[in-house]
Amino acid sequence: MSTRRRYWLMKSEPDAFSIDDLQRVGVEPWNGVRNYQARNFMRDGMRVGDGILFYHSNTKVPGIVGTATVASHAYPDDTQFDPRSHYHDPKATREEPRWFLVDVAFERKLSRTIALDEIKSHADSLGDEFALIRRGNRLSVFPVSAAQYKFLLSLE
DNA sequence: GCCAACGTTGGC
DNA sequence: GCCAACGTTGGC
Repeated sequence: MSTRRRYWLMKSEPDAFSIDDLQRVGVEPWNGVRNYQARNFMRDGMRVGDGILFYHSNTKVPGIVGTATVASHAYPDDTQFDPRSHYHDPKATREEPRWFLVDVAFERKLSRTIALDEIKSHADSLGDEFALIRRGNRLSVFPVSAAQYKFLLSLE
């Protein structure tokens, strides 16, 4: 098995959970993902120590604001079992959980936001297939190549 | 707040 | 298995 570190981008709405929130708590279970593709990336692709670009979405200046690391293997997202949770899924059971998450650990805040606008202006370096700048970009968790990771942070 | 894009649901 | 209706995401 390859031990090479993988890289990911994870979106969060700062009103709900920001990079400052992550800095404060240190480690956070990434609950509430209810998209199968995003779940699969967390459940099947992520390994402890992988690098994460932390992205603020649905905000005035969307963009990459920090880095984090994958801090656990995937395990069931508890909020799916909780009828009072906004993320409750009546079709999920403890025997057959539907939604998984990983713990995410704060690494650092960037000295400035690498804005989506700016990222778009580097489409030639990142490739048209880069999920952030592809049309109808809605996935909240997706893989980033080592080269893309390095390039994006070099913009800081 | 608008709305395009797109995933999910459920009737048939 | 099709597809219309509906809900959500997220940039603007």
